[in-house]
Amino acid sequence: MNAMTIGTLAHVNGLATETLRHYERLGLIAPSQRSASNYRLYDQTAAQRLRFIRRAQALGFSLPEIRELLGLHASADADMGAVKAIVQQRVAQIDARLDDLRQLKAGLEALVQTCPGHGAAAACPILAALTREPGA
Amino acid sequence: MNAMTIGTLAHVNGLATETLRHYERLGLIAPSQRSASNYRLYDQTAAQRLRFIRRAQALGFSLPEIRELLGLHASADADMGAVKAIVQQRVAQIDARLDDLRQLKAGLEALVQTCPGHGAAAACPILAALTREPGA
DNA sequence: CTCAACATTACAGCTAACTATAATGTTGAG
DNA sequence: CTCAACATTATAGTTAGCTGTAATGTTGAG
Repeated sequence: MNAMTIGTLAHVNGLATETLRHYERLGLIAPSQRSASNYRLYDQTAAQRLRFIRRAQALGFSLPEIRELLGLHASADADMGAVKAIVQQRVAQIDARLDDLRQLKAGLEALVQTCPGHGAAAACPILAALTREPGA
Repeated sequence: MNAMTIGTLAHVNGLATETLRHYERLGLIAPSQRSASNYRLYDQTAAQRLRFIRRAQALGFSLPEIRELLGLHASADADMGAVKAIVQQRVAQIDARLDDLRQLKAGLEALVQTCPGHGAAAACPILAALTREPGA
């Protein structure tokens, strides 16, 4: 009954039509049918899918990961364990990245402490630390 | 005395020659002279610069930021304050990113908690949470 | 003097998620 | 029946930091 073209679906969801075609190329969403003139026609489940994609993106999932999640959602013989595993894997990635960033921050803060903040840049201890030879 | 070609400098520093040319295009490093046949010739200060670049990258600076730092290092009338400001700005960016990631992690962990980890994926509370309508 | 290993420039490709463009066809209100 | 606003496909550009390729020139050891 309420089939809409790509422009309508895009506008309603605050997306560009090209973004929807891009999602389709990546296997995230497909029109339920085509018009006689080959226009994409979407039903109301499309908006649900877009909401899913938007939220999963906000949680940091990549589009390929989202495709996987959507696939599990649709598959009759998929197990919840697979879903949970994907999410836990993301948590682990985030933990690793948090550790990275905390180390970077500590390194930078140590540098900042050494710098008086005025005087000739050529004499800056930060730049000196970046230049200094390892063994010396 | 010890001028070396790009291949030698690259090999000694564990880089590809193309990487060095790339750095040159970005204004990070330049050969001190050219041979009669237009080959790039580098002196020993090149290795210092590459060390600077490597360390600054490890601290999360982008190549344009590194170019800026190198410029301050070389400039006679630059002030340490400029250097310190760049580093503090990076710290602020990292803090913002840390906040982002902590929020993402919290969101994901909340989802993980709801999922028993076995049973049909179609019934997974994680997928349901991603699909559910906002107002409902 | 040959020839493999170097060097040169210019330009294309990689990931991620779009964004924009070109060239063309379709729809529907006035 | 016109014409602006839609749609189609295919292709290229954006960011960052390389990496790879092609077509060509140079060097130096045997």
